[in-house]
Amino acid sequence: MTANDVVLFAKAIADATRQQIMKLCCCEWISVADITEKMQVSQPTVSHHLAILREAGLVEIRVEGRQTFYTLNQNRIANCCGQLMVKFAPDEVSTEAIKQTLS
Amino acid sequence: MTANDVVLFAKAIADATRQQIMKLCCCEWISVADITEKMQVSQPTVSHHLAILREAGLVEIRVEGRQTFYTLNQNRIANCCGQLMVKFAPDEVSTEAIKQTLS
DNA sequence: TTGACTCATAGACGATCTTCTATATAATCC
DNA sequence: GGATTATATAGAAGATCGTCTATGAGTCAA
Repeated sequence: MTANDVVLFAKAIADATRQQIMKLCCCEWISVADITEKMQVSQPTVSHHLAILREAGLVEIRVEGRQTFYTLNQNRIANCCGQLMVKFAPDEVSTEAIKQTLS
Repeated sequence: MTANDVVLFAKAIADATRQQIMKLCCCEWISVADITEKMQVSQPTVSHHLAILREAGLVEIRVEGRQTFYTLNQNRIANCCGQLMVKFAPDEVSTEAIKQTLS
């Protein structure tokens, strides 16, 4: 993971609407329609944010007929957060257990 | 730490120039002039980015005469990353060791 | 006190981002 | 095939962001 990847990750999560969407698809597969229903923005806006999350590798996609289901890629999120900590909080991630988990 | 704080943190780190500055003041106190010297942007631009990092609580400040020194608040960074993981990668932060460190 | 130095602030400009409406694409049903 | 449904894409408008130059504010030394 390059320095640029860390910036891309940060940009991807740097929006309230996007974080709301991330929360909705954090622990389950959910369709675009179901996401839209729980948000205060239009369906194209939801699709746009999902595209940004997709390009950053933060969500996984499963197409089923007409519907498209999304779920958060928790492993990727954890890795990116780990990179952030190693890069910007190195003195706080010094224990072996943490280092192993984040590596 | 509220949901809004997590967004503010993400916004604060979502810029390549800012991450470069963060790296420079990660493990030492460094003056604005010294930061500017190592960057490819003007001094006001550096001050602007430092203000954003300051408002997000990501840097500490020490004024000494004419100079102002900044250093990264690693503890805050670690906490914010921890919040991100708990919120968006809950299944990946299930070990006790990690939970304790992030709490 | 004057001049030099360090940093912050103000204002402007261009680029990027978020959102919308309108529409295209693709799958399903009658 | 034609209508309906689910999602993506295109294009535009407005807001936000990053950068610059110019300048203000505070500090130090002569």
